[in-house]
Amino acid sequence: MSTNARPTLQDVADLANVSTATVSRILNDPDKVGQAARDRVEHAIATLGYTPNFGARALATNQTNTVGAIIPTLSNAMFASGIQAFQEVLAEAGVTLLIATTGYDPKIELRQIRSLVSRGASGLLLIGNDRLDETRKYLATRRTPHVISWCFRDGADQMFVGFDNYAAAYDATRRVLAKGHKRIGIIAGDCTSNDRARARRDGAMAAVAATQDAQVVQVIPAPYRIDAGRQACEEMLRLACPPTALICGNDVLAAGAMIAARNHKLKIPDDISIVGFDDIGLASVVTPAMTTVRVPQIEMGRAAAGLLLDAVAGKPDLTGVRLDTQFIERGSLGPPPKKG
Amino acid sequence: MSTNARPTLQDVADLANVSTATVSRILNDPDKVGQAARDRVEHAIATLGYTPNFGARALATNQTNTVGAIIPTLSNAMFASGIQAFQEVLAEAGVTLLIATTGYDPKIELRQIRSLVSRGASGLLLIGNDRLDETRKYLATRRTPHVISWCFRDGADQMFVGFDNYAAAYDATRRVLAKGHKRIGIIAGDCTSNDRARARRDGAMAAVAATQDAQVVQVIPAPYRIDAGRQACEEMLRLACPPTALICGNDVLAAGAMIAARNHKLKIPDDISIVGFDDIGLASVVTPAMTTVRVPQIEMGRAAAGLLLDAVAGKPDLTGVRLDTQFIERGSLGPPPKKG
DNA sequence: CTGAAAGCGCTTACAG
DNA sequence: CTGAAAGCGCTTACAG
Repeated sequence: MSTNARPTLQDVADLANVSTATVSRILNDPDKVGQAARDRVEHAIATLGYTPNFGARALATNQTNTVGAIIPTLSNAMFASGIQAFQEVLAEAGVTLLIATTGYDPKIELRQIRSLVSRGASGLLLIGNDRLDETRKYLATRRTPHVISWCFRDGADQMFVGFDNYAAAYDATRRVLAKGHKRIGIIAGDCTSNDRARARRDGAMAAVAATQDAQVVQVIPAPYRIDAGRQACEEMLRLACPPTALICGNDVLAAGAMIAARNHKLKIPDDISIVGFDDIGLASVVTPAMTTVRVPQIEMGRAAAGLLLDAVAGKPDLTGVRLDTQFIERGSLGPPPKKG
Repeated sequence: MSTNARPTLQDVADLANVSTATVSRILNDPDKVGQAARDRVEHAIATLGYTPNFGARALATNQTNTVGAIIPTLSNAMFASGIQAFQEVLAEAGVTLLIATTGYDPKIELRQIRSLVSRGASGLLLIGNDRLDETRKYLATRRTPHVISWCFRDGADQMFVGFDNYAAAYDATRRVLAKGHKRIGIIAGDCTSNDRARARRDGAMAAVAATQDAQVVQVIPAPYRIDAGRQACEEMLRLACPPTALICGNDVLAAGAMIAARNHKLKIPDDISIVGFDDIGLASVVTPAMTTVRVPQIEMGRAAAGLLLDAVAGKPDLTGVRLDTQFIERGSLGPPPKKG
């Protein structure tokens, strides 16, 4: 009769007829122990299906070798490859990654931060710079090393590894304007608690405002879902004088817009141009392929991991890393239709 | 000068001039404590940025309230909404979800299982039924409750919450054949350590084999990446007598195939039909929209969570849950071209 | 090479 | 309502 409780070091020690100290040594530094004992212990471990209790070990050693990443969502590929790269660098350093999501809710972000810290995260990857004051205070008083990614700010007392959403959107919009578009529609992301979405929207608006003759016909905020993009586009198309180009907060929104345009028998880009942001896999699969802004996800993930590892090791680098985005022109962008 | 170490219960107690027992009570059952002490303690917690040590608490209470999910990848939306639903049900029950990925590698799966168990997971969600004997043995000897999802098997001594990949692929292929296709190409997923991919491939092959006159022109395995799908399709199109319909292991592969077909100036579905599997967001965004098999991700996630929670609570339900898939016919499927 | 024992941060009967 | 103390599963000087 075996009990239902998880086997402990003590169980292993009993079965192998050694002390817990010996079992522990075998787990952590096998060479310190004689061959005979080692064999018995390894056998005992296998027959019991023993796995060390991480919490107990962390308690005894005062080290966890884990960091956390807290991201808005797993639902689109917006963060997947960045997190993947982040994780790979950590793994090389023997550090485990814990992932949690917020659903873009700052309150949940704080809860998740607490949860990961409580589980031993000695450093955190956070997305964007919009968060509760309470969260900032918490991070500050605990001095929890954290790097903020997917955005960038200069000279702050924070570590940023990201890119300039505003500048990227500004640049993309200028290129759209350079094609001759005069009436621009903006399908922004949901800007509540989302500085990246806001910066993209504002960058696009500023680029239009900087021209003599072009104008923003309408700005519609929409959550990052295909269907929301489709609806927003339909709303645009109902206007008496609809835009000839749509700047979208991300590729998912742009993909939705493309569906709506197609439903309205509009040819892309002959009748309407559509531009996304992120360059996730979807962007090159749609027809025509989507013009978008490539976000340096992998470089961000790698750089963030490096910085965070340093910070956890006590050598914080407050300079941060600013990466470049790249405008990717594909078939969904063209000049405006001749007869406006 | 504050130390760099994390604040502990003791620190809070000292600052508030109470015992650790009182602080602990305030954390877990505030009503048991007087108002005055409570105020002081809450203030101390805030000024120290105290967060309980999960491991220490788990050690003392012998309960973790956490389960783990170990999935192949976060990189496409294949699992995202299922896991999301899974998490939501857990959250309602006050249970935390830990997520880890395997990259489709059974060795990594075992490592991740160990890692999550060591971190307190008292139950696990696993994907598919292909795993190391060592993993099965480990799970069995520890009696770790686990539900296996994204596939289904009857009458096993395991808990399955999933669907029949073979039957779904068989059915989808029959519908393709019913359009009159005689030459079928199969772009399968990578079947190494992937029973779902294998079942889908085999189901498709069996459906063709059950006919008098249709045949499988070629079967090409490819990892679940757009580019791999594109390449596989190109290989198909180089055949002297290429298939008129492509059955793909998932939507990502099918999306890649659509790109290749388009590059070859083939009209979909007039020149070639393409069918995917999963019905992720991508499927309805491509042009033409993709015919595919809808996987009941959300129901799976919810049902799996329910079963797992029961099992962890000591009432395992070995009957399992078999869910239905749904064939979604969209524009990418049509009859074969007249002149074969 | 091996073991006895203290201590990591928490919770919880047990007293008062 | 509150505290002293034992104990959860580990690791690691310290002895031998």
